[in-house]
Amino acid sequence: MASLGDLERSVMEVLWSGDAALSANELRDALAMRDGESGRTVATTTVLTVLSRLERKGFVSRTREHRPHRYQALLSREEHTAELMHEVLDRSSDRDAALARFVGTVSDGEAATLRRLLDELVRR
Amino acid sequence: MASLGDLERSVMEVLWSGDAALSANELRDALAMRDGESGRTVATTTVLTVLSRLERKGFVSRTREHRPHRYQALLSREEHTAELMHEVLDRSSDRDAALARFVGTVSDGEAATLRRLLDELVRR
DNA sequence: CGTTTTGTTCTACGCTTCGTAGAAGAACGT
DNA sequence: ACGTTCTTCTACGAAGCGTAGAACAAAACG
Repeated sequence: MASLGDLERSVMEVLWSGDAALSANELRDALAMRDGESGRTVATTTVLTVLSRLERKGFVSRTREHRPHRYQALLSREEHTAELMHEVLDRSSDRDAALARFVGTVSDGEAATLRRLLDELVRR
Repeated sequence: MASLGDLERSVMEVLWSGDAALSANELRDALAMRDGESGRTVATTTVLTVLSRLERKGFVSRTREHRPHRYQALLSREEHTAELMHEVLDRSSDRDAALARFVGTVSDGEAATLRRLLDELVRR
């Protein structure tokens, strides 16, 4: 999976944070909102450019039916994260060893979460 | 953590695949060996350049004591992988949901490995 | 319909990263 | 001191990304 630049990531964050498909202008506004005072507002064309790139990279899809095209994330944020974790793991030559390291460094709470998730897996 | 380019990654692979610290020339030879017929041999200075960059990025350290400086990975490959997995997870807003997705998509064998690892965690 | 407004694509530029390696400099053996 | 070996400095071209104007298309409106 290709990686994301800063603005690309911000756009994905916005798309991920609500399930509805958004237009370029809505995205621009959401970005401006999100960054509050701190960040400048970015031009709509800029948003459109990154949306095209995100589409080319397979991160978003768009509906061309009505005129303000509407854009939405192809994967949910969690799916995306899980995918990335697999990708990282796939690059390792010894997956089990890497998993061991990973498990060895999660917090207690997360270890418990993992246990619970694995139990649920078995149960169905 | 910064990301790695193709050659940078190859260099790290070599460093990870043996625990000894290597000189630039040994690395160049190992790379040439590894890529066999397929790939051209890269110049020693090229290796040195990427080693400097890897050092700046915190991936390798070098001993300057003796003349062919010797380079070694700062993290083991597994530590690196685990670190990346945490990094990916940290970018998610809902870690538990992301973990759930991840666990839901691992193979049966890996689920078993995870269970075993978590059991070992508890036991000590 | 022609015009104004709104939305999209095309093109482009500057910055940064990375592969690539020569030129120049430093250190070491003899 | 001299050549050899190693490292650093400098540089360049390609690609990725933030950035956005210019040009083009479509819709709204009078």
